[in-house]
Amino acid sequence: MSVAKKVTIQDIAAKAAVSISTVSRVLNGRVSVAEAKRTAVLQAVEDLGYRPNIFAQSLASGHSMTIGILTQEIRGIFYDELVFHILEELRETSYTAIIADGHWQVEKSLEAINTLIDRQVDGLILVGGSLPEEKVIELSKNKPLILAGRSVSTLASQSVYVDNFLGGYQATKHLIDLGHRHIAHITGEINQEDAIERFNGYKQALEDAGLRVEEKLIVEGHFQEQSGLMAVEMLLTRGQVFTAIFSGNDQMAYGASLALYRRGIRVPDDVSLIGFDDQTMSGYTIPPLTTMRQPAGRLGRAAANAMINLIKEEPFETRPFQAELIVRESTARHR
Amino acid sequence: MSVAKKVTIQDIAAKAAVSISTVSRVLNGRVSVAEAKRTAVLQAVEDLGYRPNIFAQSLASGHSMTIGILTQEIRGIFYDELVFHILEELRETSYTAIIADGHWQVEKSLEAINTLIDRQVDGLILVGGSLPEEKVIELSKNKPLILAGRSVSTLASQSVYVDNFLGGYQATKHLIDLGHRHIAHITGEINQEDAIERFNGYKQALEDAGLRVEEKLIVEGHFQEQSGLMAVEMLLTRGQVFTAIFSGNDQMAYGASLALYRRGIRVPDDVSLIGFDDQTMSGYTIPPLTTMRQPAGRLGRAAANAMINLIKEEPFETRPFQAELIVRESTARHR
DNA sequence: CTGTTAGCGCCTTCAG
DNA sequence: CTGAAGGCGCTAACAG
Repeated sequence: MSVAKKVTIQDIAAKAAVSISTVSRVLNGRVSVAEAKRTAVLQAVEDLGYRPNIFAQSLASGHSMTIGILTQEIRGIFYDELVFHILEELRETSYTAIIADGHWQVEKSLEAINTLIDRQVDGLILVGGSLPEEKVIELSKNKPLILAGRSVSTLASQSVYVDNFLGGYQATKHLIDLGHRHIAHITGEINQEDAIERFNGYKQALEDAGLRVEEKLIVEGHFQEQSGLMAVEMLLTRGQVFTAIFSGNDQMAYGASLALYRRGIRVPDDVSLIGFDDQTMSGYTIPPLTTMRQPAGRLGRAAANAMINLIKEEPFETRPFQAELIVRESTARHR
Repeated sequence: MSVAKKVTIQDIAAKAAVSISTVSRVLNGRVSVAEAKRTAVLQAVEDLGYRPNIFAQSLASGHSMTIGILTQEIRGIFYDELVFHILEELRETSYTAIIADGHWQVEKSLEAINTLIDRQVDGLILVGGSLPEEKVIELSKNKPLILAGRSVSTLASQSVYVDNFLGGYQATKHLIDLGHRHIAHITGEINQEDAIERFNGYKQALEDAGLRVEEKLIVEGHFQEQSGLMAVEMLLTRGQVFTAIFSGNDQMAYGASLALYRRGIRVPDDVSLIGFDDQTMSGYTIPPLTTMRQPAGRLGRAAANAMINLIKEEPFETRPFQAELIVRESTARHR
């Protein structure tokens, strides 16, 4: 397996008739170099098709120009979008990303983080995830760390996330405004802050509207389709009465929708349904799903930029983003 | 931002009272070392919490233990699954992956490949994608290269993919067997081999059944929801008559389904619908979608293993996988 | 089996 | 502004 002959900084130093340090200088552009030499070097680089060896650079300089991203599911759900946008934003910089998948498991996440650290990443972006807070805090002491789609109160300044409480509140309020009085809620993985926040928003909205929080209408899910389906099954089997469902995320809403369909319950004619995240698919479900859109693009970009600033030790600020209500056919006025 | 103090091979050499080369030896385990020294080294490694510097290793050894993956959409569609499984399989090895996203664009793909190569990847896995064949062949001359979810005839031995012709054939045949005689087809991006193959399979199945290929029932899509929706809109607007649709992939089927729904056409009562890929979501659409399942797990694992073998220059073989028909409620006998 | 000695390719003082 | 020289941390011959 032949590999393209390696052109090194020496080769171009020779060709440009300068020393390798001069080459290094023009390449890194920190220090000024005589115009003549500069162009000569650039020319040589061009001619020989020189590409720096990142490993050598890193070894010598101490930083890898790589940032590690730990996500929880390369496939599916909202985090994809987020990661995608982080990558897009990073593309504008000289940093490259390495992605690792924690697969929703603490153990695997830790393992993944270790491989990222072994890769000498200059910084770490944790996308969502369920790593215990202490661990996160500990990590943040050794590496520049940004949390995306998750917040840890003591690391608020390094968290890029959407206000889930407000989102849950608004989703629920939307249903209330439509005249619903018995609104079920399928929570997300209940040990995750965002799931809890959405849940709290739901409760607050009910209270503010003078409605009772009916424990029987609350079912715990785990953010995936199947749990949404099961949740509705459970509600129906128990004979609960409700005219609307606020699902902790879109994926569970899909499952919920199917469960309703199988029971012959129509959406939104019989039951209104609202999700959270606005995944691409949500505009194409039958009927299209009303949901709270997370600004994945802005979140991703913000996370990437925060990371860069952190590394450069330049000041920056983050503030919670807001989810936006996207009304589609799955919700309707209660009759 | 303090970084954990770096423990180097020297430190442990000192602590274990051996030379650094001995340390290197026990760590790499190629050569045998006196048991006493071996344990001493291991102990020191443990005590000091030593972690090798991968960059130094790579610089010295010449290989990065990294394999690059070029995919076409971190989010969405079938490739996710594939990438996910490649990563899982790689986890078993000492290789780590770097993912880059070509975003369906040749230019971005090339750019992405360059950054991967700059990262000194030991091998490249191209997942799907639309890079021109010449370019792929050229690349394969400089780096171990595996094509996943795509095949290039001259690189057949390095391609891991599903037999799309057969899959298209079977999907269509399923509809024919159900009694359908006028079967529409929404193609995928028509400059991609898999889309073409599925299309060819469709035509062949019709011919074998003695049915005519009706050009008017064939609409070009581009693998995403919206194009499926548009395709059906177009067919309906043109007043075409059909009782079934074979969609080039699941995503377009989702869009198609919505278009039918909006026109008040029921699936499968009025029109049967079959997709391709069996994305997770397909089991949860309304109604659940019949589709051809690509064995993402096996494909991913096969790709990863092929890559490893290629790098080690060990013999290996690949053969096309087969898609499996998954029958769900979206298809039914034509009445 | 094991220590010594070169580098790997590049950055970064340190003297000019 | 610029060349020389010393590493960065580790692997890989090369002599023992």
